[in-house]
Amino acid sequence: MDGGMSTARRVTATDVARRAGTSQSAVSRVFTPGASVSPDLRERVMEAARSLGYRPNAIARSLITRRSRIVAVAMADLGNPFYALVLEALSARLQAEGYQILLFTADPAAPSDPMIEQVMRYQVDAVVLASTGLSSALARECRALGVPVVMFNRMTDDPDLSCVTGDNERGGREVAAFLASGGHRRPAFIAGLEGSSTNRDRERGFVRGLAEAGLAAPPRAAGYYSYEGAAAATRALLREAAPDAIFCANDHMAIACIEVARHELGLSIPGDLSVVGFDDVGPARWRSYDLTSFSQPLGPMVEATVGMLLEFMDDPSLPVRRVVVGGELVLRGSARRPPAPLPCP
Amino acid sequence: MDGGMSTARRVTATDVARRAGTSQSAVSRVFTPGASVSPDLRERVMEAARSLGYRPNAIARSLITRRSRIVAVAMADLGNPFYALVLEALSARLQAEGYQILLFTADPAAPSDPMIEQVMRYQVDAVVLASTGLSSALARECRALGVPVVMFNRMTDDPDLSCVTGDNERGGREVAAFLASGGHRRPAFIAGLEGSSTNRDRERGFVRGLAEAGLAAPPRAAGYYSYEGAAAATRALLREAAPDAIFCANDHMAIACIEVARHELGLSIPGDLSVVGFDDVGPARWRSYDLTSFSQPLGPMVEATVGMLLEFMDDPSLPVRRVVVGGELVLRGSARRPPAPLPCP
DNA sequence: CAGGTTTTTGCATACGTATGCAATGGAGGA
DNA sequence: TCCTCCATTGCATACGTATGCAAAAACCTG
Repeated sequence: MDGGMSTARRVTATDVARRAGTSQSAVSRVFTPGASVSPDLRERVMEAARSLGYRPNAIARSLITRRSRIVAVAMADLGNPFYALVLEALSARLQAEGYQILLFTADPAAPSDPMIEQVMRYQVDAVVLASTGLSSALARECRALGVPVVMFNRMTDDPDLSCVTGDNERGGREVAAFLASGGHRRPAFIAGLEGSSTNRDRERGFVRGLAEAGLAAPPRAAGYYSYEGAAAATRALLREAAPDAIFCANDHMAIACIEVARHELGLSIPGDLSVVGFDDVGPARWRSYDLTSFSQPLGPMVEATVGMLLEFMDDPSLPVRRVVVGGELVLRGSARRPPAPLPCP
Repeated sequence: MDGGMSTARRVTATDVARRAGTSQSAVSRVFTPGASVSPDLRERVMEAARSLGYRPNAIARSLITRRSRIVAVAMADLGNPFYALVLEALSARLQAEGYQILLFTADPAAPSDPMIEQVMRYQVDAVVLASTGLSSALARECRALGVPVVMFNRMTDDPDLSCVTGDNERGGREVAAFLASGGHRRPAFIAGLEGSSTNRDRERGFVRGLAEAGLAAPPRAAGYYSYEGAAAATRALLREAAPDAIFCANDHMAIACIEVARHELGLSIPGDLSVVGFDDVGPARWRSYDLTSFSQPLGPMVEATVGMLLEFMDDPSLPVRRVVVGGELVLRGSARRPPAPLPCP
C-alpha cells in the first residue's frame, strides 16, 4: 500500500472559474484583497474553491507581481541561544506581516558567498544577514540589485549598508568601568571571532574603558564564540595570565568560562574570579551561572530590523540607516561588585 | 543620498541571449545541468551572463518544472536547544542537497493550521513537521496533495504518515529501571506538553518500567516543555510528593528542575534528589548540571529525515515509513547510580 | 562522396497568476 | 425615455523559464 498518496494535478484558478461559471480573472480578483467583485460572484467562487481545494499558487503570483513575500535570513551558529531566539522572534514578527523566512545557514568556516548566490535566485524581497562571517561584498551586491539588506548584529564600515546592532562599544566600556570599580586589577578578555565587528567593538570599548580607569590592555585569548573555544581560552588565560576577572565577548563563552574555572580548576566565582558576559540571553539567568552580562535587547533589535525591512520594501530609495539599540549592564552574581554604587561614566 | 540603490530591472535569459547572439532556450540549456550545449556557445553565454550579472530566476523555473527545491519546516520552541540544533542540522544537510528551508514557526498556543495553509501556497517540495503542537490533519492534507511529509520527533497513530522519532518508550523504561536499581523508592515525573506523542511515550515507558520494578505509578506535574513550566512543576512536586528522583520529559526542563531544587530549596543533586532528563543535548554536558539523560541522536535522526524526504521526492508513491532511531542512557552525575552494574532488562 | 546518425540549435508553447482595457449591465437623473 | 456614470466582468497579455519538436549542423561509416 502506498498510504493513499495521490498524484492529484494541482487545482488552478482556471479550474475554479470553470466550476463557478466565470473567468480566471474573476477568481484572481476574489483572492486579491481590495479588488472589485460582486457579493454574488464572490460567494460562488469561494464555494467552488472550497469544494475543489483550491490554493492560490504563490510562485505564479510572485512571477507576475515581482514580490515573493519571502525574506532571506542568513544565520550561523544556532547553537548559540542568542541567535536561535533571534531567528524565532524574526520569524514570528515577519509571519505576522505576511512574510516567510527562507533560511540560509552559513558554515562560518566555509566561504558563504556562493550560498548567497543561490539566495538571490529566489527573488527574495529582502535579506537579513545575521551571520558574522558573511562578507559585506555580497550585501552590497544585493543592494545593487534593488533588494533591501539589513545586517543584524553586525556593523560595517560600508556607508551603503543598513544595520542593527547592540551598543557594543559602550557595553565593553561599562564592563571595564564596572570591573575596575569592583577592585579588579588584572582583567582579561576572551575574544569571539577575530574578524567580527561585534568582537572588535566590544574589545575596543573594553580596552578603552580599562585605560580610562588606569588599567593596562588586558591579556586576551580567542574563543571564536564557541563553547569549546572559550573553554580552551579560559584554560590558557588562567594558566598564563592569572587574571582576577574575565570579560567574555558573549554569554555562550562566559558559561564555558565559568564551567572550566569552577569545575576544572576549582575556582570560586566570583570569589577567585569574576566573569562577565555579553547578550544577557536565557541561560545567563540560570542560577548556576547567575551571569553578570551586558544586555542586547532581542525584542527591540528584531523590531527595529523588521521595521526597517518593511519600510525599505515599501520604498527602496529610502536612505540607509544604522540603528544602535541600547543595552545595559545587568548585575548578577558572577562578578564581584563595587562596594559603593557604580559612578556614572 | 540613497546609498546607491538602483532600480535595475532584473536581467533575464532573453537579455543574455541577445547579448550572446543566440536564443533564450540556449541560455536556459547552459544553466541546466546535463543539457546539450556546444563548448563554444556555452562559453559565449557564460561570458554574457557574467557581464550582465545574470541570475536564473528560481521562481520562474519552479513554475514550469513544478519543483521549487524548497522544503517547508514547521518548528516551535527554538528556545529549546534541541530544536535549534535540529534546525541547523536540517538546513545544512538540505542545503548540501540543493534545497532551501522555508521556515514556519508555530506558536504552540495558537492554532497553526491556517499557517500551513500559507505554506502550501509556496509549492514546497516537501514538509517537515517538527512542532509537537501541529495537528496531523494538515499532514494528511499535504500528503493528499502529493507533497511528502515527515513528522520529526512526533509519532502519530495515523498509518498514512511517515515519522522519525527517538526511542521514547524504551528510553522511559530504561530510566525507570535505572532509577529503581539505584534504590529510588519515590520517583516522580515532570511531563512535557500533555498532547504530545513524545511525552505520552516517554511517560508510558516510565510508568511501565516502574511497574516492572514493583514501583507504583509516579506522582506527576506538567512542565509543558518550558523552563518556567518545569520550575513550577518542580516546586509543586517537591512540596507535595517528596520524591527522591525526578524524571523530566526533556533536558530543558531537567535543567530548570535542577536549578530550582538546588538553589531555591537547597537540595543536593544527586544526594537529596536524582534528576534525569531526555535528549542529551548540549547543556546536559555542562558540568554544573552533568545531567544523566536518555539520548536522542540528533545526527542520525536528521539523516534519516533527509534521506526519507529525498526518496519521497524522487518517488512519491513509496510506502510510508516510520523510523525509530535508538538512543541510550548516558550516565552522568545528576542521578545516583546503582551499586552493581545495571542488570539487563 | 552519399547516406545515415548524432549533436546542437531555435521556435513555439506551457506553467498559473495579475492586471490594463474595453465591454456589459444596471442605477440614477433629467 | 434617454443619457451618464459607475460597478462588475471577461479578454488578452505579461511575468521568466523549461522543453518537445523539427530544422540545421556536425560527424561517421563504408
